[in-house]
Amino acid sequence: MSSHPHNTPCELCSSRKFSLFSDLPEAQICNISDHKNLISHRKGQILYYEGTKPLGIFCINSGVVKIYKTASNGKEQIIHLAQRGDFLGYAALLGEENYSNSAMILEDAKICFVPKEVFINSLLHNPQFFRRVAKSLSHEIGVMEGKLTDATQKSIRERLAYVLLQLGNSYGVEGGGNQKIDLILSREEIAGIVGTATESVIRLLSEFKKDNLIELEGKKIIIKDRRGLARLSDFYA
Amino acid sequence: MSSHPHNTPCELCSSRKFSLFSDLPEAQICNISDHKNLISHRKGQILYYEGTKPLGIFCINSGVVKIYKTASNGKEQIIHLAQRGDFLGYAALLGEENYSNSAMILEDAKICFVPKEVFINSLLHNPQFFRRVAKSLSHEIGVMEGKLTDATQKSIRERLAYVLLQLGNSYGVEGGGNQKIDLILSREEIAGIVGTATESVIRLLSEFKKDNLIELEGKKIIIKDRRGLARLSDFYA
DNA sequence: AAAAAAAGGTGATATATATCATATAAATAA
DNA sequence: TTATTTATATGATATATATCACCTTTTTTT
Repeated sequence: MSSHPHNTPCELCSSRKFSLFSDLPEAQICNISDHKNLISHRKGQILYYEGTKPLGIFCINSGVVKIYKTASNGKEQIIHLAQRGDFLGYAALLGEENYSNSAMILEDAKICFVPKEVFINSLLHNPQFFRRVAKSLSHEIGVMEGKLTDATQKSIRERLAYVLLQLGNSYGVEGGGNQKIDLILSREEIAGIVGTATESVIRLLSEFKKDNLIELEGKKIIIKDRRGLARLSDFYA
Repeated sequence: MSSHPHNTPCELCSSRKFSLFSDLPEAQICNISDHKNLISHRKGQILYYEGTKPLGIFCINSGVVKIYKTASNGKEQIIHLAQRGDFLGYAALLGEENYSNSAMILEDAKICFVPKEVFINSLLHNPQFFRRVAKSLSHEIGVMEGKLTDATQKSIRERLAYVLLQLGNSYGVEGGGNQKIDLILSREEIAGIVGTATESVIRLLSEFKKDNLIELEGKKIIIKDRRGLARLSDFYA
């Protein structure tokens, strides 16, 4: 019987079913569990910086992490928001490159760290797992292609509307026929997701509010008219 | 001894050393060679369309292929230009998704097709090869993150200057202290790479020419001042 | 609680670039 | 060759959005 010095063992981890570890055989889960390290992080903390060398992967147990790049003008482009079950840093690890982005905690998080060798060994000893990871990498490429195309071909208004819909999908809480985005983001961060200036986000949000598409409740945004936003976003699905 | 019905066997393929197949063991190379299919393609032909199902991977022996997405406004966003040694379609295959982009021949090409099962089997039977492929996928993600950040944070002028430098790196032929981009691209295609309107590319190229950064020789662009373009592109390296 | 800092908000303004129109040049077809 | 289509070029114009300035509100620090 293996010992599990670092809090909850992976075998019992509630976020595992959302992760790439979900259908790993028991033996390998235990092995990873033995070598992992669970750390609590507070909002604002940096998990890793762009340009530094990855020493393992992170697996999010709870909380939200923003993955971003700092452009030459100093602004942040947020690549995506990661949450429960998401892996971080495995692309850099597998790419044998330094981190291509930085990661900062957006909502207090518990995150496991799995050292490089342990992770790589699981891949090499379990082709099905490796394939699952490759599938995830591949999927990510398609997502990025879409983001690039949107960035060059859509207006800021369209992109903001679309970002709100996505945030609703990921962090939405239904209530009163509306959907509240249950995640605190500054206007600057929303601008970083959309890829625009903070003032533009503020102005457009006011406009959306005036047009009864959204409502502002403190820092949180409530989506009142999903179809309206979808129409605005030029996203028909 | 295995038979090689489809032209040059991979063992003797001159473009292999540039590809992910470069350090595959002899036995596996031969196996792939037995199942591959070499096809010649003319400029303008479509290799595959976005949204269709991948049945294998393509390996470019010669020629140039543009990989692009068609935006909702009908414009093409060119994701990248692929050339000798590049693999196409393996992300969709590994992602178990339909193609996220389309591929069109830009310069007459010879391209091998390797059926899905043959490719997947080589991966599963050779973890080192799998790792190499995963490395390539991972690298691609980092590249896309950079492109996204550039698209949202840099001006068209900066991006065009940078694209010209890149085209020079990939397709440049030195001569008379200058560098000729030896690839025929329409202004519309350059616009598709940069992510802008055709007229903007035409105007900016005229400007660059006036500023003695480039020269136009028929359809081809000659780079006269790399440092000048680098300065303009906000890319210091 | 007071002070300081950070975030949110709004107006004024500048400007890069998209769009539309039209002309010329080049490539392709008849 | 001539005709037709396509690509390149340039001007005029509109406009979305970045930038700057300033104010208010909220949050954090002391």
